[in-house]
Amino acid sequence: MEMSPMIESFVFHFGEMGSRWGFNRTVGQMYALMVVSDKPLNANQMAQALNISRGNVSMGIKELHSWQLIQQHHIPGDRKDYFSPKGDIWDMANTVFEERRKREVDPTLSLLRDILLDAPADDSEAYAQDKMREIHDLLETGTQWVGELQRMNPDNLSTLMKLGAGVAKVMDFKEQLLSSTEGKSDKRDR
Amino acid sequence: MEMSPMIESFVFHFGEMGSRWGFNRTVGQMYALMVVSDKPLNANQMAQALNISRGNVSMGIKELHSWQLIQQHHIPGDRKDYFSPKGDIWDMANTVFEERRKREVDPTLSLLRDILLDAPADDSEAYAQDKMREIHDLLETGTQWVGELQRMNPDNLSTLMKLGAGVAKVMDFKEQLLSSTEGKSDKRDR
DNA sequence: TTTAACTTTCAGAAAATTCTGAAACTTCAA
DNA sequence: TTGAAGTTTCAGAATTTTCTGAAAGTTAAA
Repeated sequence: MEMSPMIESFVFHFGEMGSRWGFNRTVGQMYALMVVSDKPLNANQMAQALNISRGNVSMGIKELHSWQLIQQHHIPGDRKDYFSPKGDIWDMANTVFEERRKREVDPTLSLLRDILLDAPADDSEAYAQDKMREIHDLLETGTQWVGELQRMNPDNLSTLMKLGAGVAKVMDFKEQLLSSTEGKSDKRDR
Repeated sequence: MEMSPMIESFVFHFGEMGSRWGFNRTVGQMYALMVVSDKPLNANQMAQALNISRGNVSMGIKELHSWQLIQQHHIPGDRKDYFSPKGDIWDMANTVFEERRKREVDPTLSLLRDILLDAPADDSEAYAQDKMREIHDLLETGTQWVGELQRMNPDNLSTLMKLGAGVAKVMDFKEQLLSSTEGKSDKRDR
């Protein structure tokens, strides 16, 4: 099994980029290859196409499994395991965000929360805590928001995306109708 | 200049996480240190606090400059350069997103666009192109949207965030009032 | 059971990244 | 100009990450 130049350029590029997204080059290549393959692939095919060792492929599969990005198939009469991406591209994006949040943001939030429980020993610690609180609040608001977007049904999300900055207009609109039921707008302090 | 345990744990953690955000451990530590310092720091102070070489600090400063994350100060009567984070935490988040987009998403979009110009040679290339088109469209919509959010004024953005999933309700609300002026909703195909 | 087909593991090799520190460079006050 | 105070550069050392391939492990048909 060998890749056409078109597929090759995609796979290699994805390998480089993939490393930025939390997995290494070969794992990125493996995933890219599965995405553009119209049928599930077995480990040997991947090793051959990407010119990497069989052992490396095995590690990569394990990693992609832990990211919940792939799916295993059993083809009757064939003892090899076949793999394909799980879900569609949208699901992939969701999964990657989700996993990254678990690995990167959650531990940071937890550390910040712990630190913020301690009373500051002096002015410089008080200053530091203020900054940490800002970061904490930003991360918390951000993750909550992303979580809500992810839980939103795809239709509404799509509308929202297409709406883009127009969302501001809708909100103004709402505010006009419902104005003066709430306190004055709370500005972000800068 | 030495760090209190509180600041140290923040700085070290940020160093580990920072490496996920596109810069290496020491660069992350340097930035974290500047964020929690109530006054600008010079290169020697950073080298001492973080216990790294002076040369390494110089590289780090260069890197943070290229990310537009820091600001240089000249203190009269002192020939050293002093550094502090540029803007507030919110600006930092914006800058990091922006820079990452430039470095990661833009090149991918450009590659995908190029590939999609070529006619597929066979069925399997046609399948691959379909998938690439999906990825292309997702990235494009996503970046456009993020761009618009970034261009939105902070007040509205804050309202939008606080609104969270409630945004769906506002949209429904709008739709009820303005319904039947546009075509039927376009679902995401899955 | 046996055994052939296949998968996983992991120690060490290879590669990539990061870091150090000495030397080169820059700047400015005297 | 000179030289002291500072900064940057970069070759090679140190460290970290990734990859290989042989050996151990698993599975299922016969």
